[in-house]
Amino acid sequence: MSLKSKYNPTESELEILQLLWKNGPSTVRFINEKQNEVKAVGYTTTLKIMQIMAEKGTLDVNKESRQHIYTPALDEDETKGKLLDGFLKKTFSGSAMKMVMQALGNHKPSKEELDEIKNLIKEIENKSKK
Amino acid sequence: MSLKSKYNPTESELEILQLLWKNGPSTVRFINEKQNEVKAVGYTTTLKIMQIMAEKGTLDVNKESRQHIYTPALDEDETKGKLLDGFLKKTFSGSAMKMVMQALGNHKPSKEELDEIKNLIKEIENKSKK
DNA sequence: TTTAAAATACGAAATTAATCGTAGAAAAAT
DNA sequence: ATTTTTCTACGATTAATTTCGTATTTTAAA
Repeated sequence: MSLKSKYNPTESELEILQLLWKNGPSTVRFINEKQNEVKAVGYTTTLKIMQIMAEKGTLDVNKESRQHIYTPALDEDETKGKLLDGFLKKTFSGSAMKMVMQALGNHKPSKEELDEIKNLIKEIENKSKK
Repeated sequence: MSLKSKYNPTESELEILQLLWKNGPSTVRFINEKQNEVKAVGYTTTLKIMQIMAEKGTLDVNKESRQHIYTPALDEDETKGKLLDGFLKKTFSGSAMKMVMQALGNHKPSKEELDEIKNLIKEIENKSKK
């Protein structure tokens, strides 16, 4: 695992990645329609960005049929992890704890969510204890 | 508290805000020197950005003396909270839980940090129970 | 077969952010 | 008093991203 891997999906690249992770390999048309459920985005805009992402290697393209099918080339969890790290550095001086605090403080988690966290904590504790 | 307040400090604006929150009201010179402990940034670059921030209302300026003194106009916790929300939406579909999971999973918190979280959880539980 | 619809390719304009150079004013040093 | 240093003001440039128009190709419909 490289120490210096630079993932910088831009804002709209991330938007597209999210849709692909959620819906699986898709055409430009499909992604563009999804985007337009939220806000107006021209078809060629979506196309262009997806092409750029393919150039960068962020997406894989299958060009067998005319409607090219795009697949995210990046692992979802790994990518989100790196984005989180970056955000953490910029905003919380790298302290995950500070951020978790802020998140929990802000967000008033439900009982179920709290339980979920507690379970996770137990898991982590057990793992390190073993 | 408005529902639609738009905070978008850019990358370098956030960098400056962080320094101001940490060090208190400061001159451009001071902030620029702090930045240069980490990377080369021209003085006028820092100046320009801080002036823009002042225009936007992100910073307050005291111009009484020649060396203007800049103060963050935004509350640190509130701003970080909003940034977190934005990041959450973009990256974790708004789910604080997913993100906390990712953070805890990634980051392997120390025993002390875990305790800290557990305390916070207790606090939250008590608060909502009463 | 001709026309219409739906794709991609490509380039260029529009936006936004970041960087810096230069000028001029004010203060400090000599 | 003169020079040098230290500021701010301001504009211009660069760079990255986003957006979209137009041309061309391919497929589908009439």
